[in-house]
Amino acid sequence: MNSAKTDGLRRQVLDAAVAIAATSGPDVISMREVARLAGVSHQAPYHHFGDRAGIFAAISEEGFRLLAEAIEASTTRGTAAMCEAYVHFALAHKGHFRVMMRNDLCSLENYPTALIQADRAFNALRNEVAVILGEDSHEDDANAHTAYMWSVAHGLATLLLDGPLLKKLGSVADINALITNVARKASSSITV
Amino acid sequence: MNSAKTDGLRRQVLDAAVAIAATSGPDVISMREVARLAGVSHQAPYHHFGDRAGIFAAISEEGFRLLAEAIEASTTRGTAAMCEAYVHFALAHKGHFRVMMRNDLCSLENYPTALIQADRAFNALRNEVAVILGEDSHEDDANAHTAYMWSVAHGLATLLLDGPLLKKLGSVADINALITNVARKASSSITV
DNA sequence: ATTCATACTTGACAGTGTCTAGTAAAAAAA
DNA sequence: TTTTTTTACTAGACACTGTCAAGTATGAAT
Repeated sequence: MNSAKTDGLRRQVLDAAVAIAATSGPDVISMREVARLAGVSHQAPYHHFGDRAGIFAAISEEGFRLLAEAIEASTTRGTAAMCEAYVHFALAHKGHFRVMMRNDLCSLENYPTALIQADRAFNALRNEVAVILGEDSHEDDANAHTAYMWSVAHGLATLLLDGPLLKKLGSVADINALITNVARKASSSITV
Repeated sequence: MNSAKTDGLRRQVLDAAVAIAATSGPDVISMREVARLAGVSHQAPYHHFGDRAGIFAAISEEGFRLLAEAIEASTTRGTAAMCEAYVHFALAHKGHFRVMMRNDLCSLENYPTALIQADRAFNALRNEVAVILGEDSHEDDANAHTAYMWSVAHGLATLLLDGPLLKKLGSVADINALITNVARKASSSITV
């Protein structure tokens, strides 16, 4: 009847956790609740994830892999497209994004495979900035541009996702237009 | 011996909570722990804050008031200074900032006095952007510029506070220089 | 003098993460 | 083929949490 045994329990628990994170936030994810949703005992998830932080690490790993893929796929279209890709990823994967960016939920340093994906995403972003800047740019300058680009994308993503931006701005007819607009501003400040 | 009775318990609990948020994050703030730190029974804080969300609301109100003051004080020196003020506030008030920006900890809509301070901070930011843009700017354009400015400041603040930015960049000799650099980029992209 | 609000304390309950100790079945080793 | 080990769970317990309910002492208001 229950698919816990045919379809891997690990996947089932992960999906339930991501769904909860997307609707109510990561903090209300409960070991016992995801076990209940999967129709297993309250200790079953421990076999696959070790502890609660293990679930967050698994979500982070998956999220960073998806983010890295999104960024890598965007780089042929320039930094503005990359910035847009970052924000659109956050909106399309609320559950993952909210968990990934919360270092207090699980310290990524303890999860090497997750760290690899996080590095992959970051490197994709930094490389693209470096390519636009050209080879003769100084490291300090490249760092500042990378921090700048990341800040814009990350700031807009978090403000749209959990912040009061839209409520405060009041009249935003088209969110995608706003994202494109902000991304272009960020990009122009680099290419110039 | 204990100062719980001479010095208001409310203030004492608030300070303890902010300190915990600054060192370990808001999620590990516990009603019973702050009561313990203040040397009172586990129910004493409930008298002053109603419930756990009430503590977060009080911290948010205080934090947004401080942020509004910081932004207002910076506006005489332009948008770059405002952006810097935002980031420096976050770094100087880690505990407050982490709580303020977590809408899931307490819905500000339920706490009118906190909402007033949040609006104050936002309006200060938007007004400054509007002043720089001039009176003849369209609302859509002003919205985009406001979102842009806020995104840069907020993104850099959160990445510095809880994100892996510094670790990934590797060699950042002077954080303040990086902040100034990013703020100037953001500002130049508006004034031009 | 009595009422009432303030600022607490004590006790209880359900829910949580997680440690320990099982169990049933499949895979590996002998 | 029998034995051992590993996998994938279940069951029970413990300490801890937020919060409801009920009690108490103290000061102000009537």
